[in-house]
Amino acid sequence: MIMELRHIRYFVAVAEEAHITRAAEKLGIQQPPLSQQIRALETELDVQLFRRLPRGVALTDAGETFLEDARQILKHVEHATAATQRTARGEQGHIVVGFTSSAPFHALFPKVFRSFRSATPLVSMRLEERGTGGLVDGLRNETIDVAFIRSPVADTMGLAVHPLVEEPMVVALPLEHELAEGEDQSINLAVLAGEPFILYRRSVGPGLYDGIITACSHAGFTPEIAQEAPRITSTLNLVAAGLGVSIVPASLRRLQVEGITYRPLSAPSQLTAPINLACRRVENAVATRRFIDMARAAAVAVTPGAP
Amino acid sequence: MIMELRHIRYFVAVAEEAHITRAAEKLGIQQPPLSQQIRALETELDVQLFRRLPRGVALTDAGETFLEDARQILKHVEHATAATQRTARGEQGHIVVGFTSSAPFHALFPKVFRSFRSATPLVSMRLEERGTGGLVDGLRNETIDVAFIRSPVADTMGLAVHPLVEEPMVVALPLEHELAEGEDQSINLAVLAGEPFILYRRSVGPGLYDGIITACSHAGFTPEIAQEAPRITSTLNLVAAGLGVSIVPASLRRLQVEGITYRPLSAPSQLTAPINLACRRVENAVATRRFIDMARAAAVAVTPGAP
DNA sequence: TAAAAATACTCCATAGGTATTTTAT
DNA sequence: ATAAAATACCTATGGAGTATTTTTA
Repeated sequence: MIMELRHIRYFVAVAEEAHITRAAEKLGIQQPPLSQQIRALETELDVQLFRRLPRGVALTDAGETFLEDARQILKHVEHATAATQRTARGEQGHIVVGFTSSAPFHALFPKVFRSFRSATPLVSMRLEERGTGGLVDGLRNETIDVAFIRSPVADTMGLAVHPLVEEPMVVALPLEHELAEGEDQSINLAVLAGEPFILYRRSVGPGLYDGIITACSHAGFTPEIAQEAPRITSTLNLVAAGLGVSIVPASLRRLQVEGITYRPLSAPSQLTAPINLACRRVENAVATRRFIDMARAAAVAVTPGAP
Repeated sequence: MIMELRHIRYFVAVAEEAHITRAAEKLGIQQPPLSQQIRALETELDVQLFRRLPRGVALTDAGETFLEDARQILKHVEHATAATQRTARGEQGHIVVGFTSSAPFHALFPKVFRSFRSATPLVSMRLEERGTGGLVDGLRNETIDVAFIRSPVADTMGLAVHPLVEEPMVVALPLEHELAEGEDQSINLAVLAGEPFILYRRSVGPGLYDGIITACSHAGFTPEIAQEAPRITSTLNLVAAGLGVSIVPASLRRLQVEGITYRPLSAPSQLTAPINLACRRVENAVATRRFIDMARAAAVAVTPGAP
């Protein structure tokens, strides 16, 4: 014979009743088969678990030992069942969220995390900041589950990209710059021709970079790149230091860098920056799929003029 | 269906092979029944555990969760089996050893514990010092498993008493006592007639007490009890203080109390004190039975002139 | 398309039921 | 003497085997 959970369940019932007939009743079977199963268990273990008394049975010392473990095993089986079902429903698990350094300034970002955390408190999250290339690699080799990126499309095979929000880009100027006067009044991109540009390094954020270059060329000039900053925040610091101007997503204004003024771009050169959510095209983890759904829902909620 | 260990064992095998056919081979069954059991488990849990691929199967996220628990459950079953068998063999468990305050001075005492500890390191022991009445009660209500006592027989129903060793009793005299001269030379009990006696209180040690009274009456006198001490050690302290003489088991000399001299008793009044091991007549715990056996063996080994 | 899983069906081992005997105090 | 467990025997559920079809990327 080989031990089954049935033996353990039956054993616990008999131990609790100290009476095979009563235990059988409780289990919804007859006394003889229960006696047999208990005996089979004793034979399998090669241990006497009960002493047979004229009015029932009593656990032996070894039976007492087995009872402790038996109860735990049944509890463990229940736990395993519940945990597995929670995981299947996406209520439990772990999710690694990647993002480019410019993403977390957007109001969408905390919104998504807050709603996901409160909806699925048993899913632990890890945040990982990387360049676009690193994020794509992470998604591919399963070290990252979803990534907030600014590249318009992740052309890369096997990955899917969901557009979340689109925000205007604004010109960032040092306070002492001649264009700094008239804050918040829109200016035409063309007036920046000849200005030294500070840009977020292309290798870590090709989406933003290429968008700016393209828009400039549409406006009739090729920007003079004075400096490439390794992180979006350094870009603003360099602008504040007076080393040049930059064009950044409007949400970066949250950073509140001293010595900077922002001006929107006027109509003809409506430069915008997207925030997209990249993930694997085939995603098995329900928790991850739920995260994506909730991020898209939050994006709709955050978009002005959506139904 | 109801979950059985079979499902868990099969599941782990399939998860490890990532291949139902190979897992079936490893389990010594055919592929179709294994497929069926896995499907039955998935139905029971209402969770898909594997994704079916053209070359085998792959765990889903939920399957991954279940695998962790499944392995632990199987480990737990193995552990329960082993622990139960160890308990049945008396290799594991707990034992409460009671003793009267005069017992632990005998060489037998540490000998028993040392040999039992090294023979059954997984059996934990607790020592409990009580008076004879407390020990008997403890044995009865199962708070004590075995007890070293000095009463010759535990007449009490349901208990068994195994004689272990018998040791001579010696007269304890204050150094300034007139009989203190001639240490280690035997004296006749009769010479103590009229001396004030310090005795270990009868209620906590009736065996010793009654033995002394009886011996004195055989020697032709009734001892004058100057004081009853609550513990055997206090008896010696009172003797050292010069409040009287006493008769104690020879092993008490180990105590090395200042200001006391001991003299053996001469032949006609060979007063001895036993150390017995009391236990329940029906003892189910194998560990306890083993303790008793080892104590008896140690007693034989410690008895001079045994084969 | 090719390997592997799922289905359809059969068989038999054994869990469980019924009737009776044995055991333990 | 009596309640309860064990034994004997029967039934039938369902686990496992064989042959075949369906699924998946």
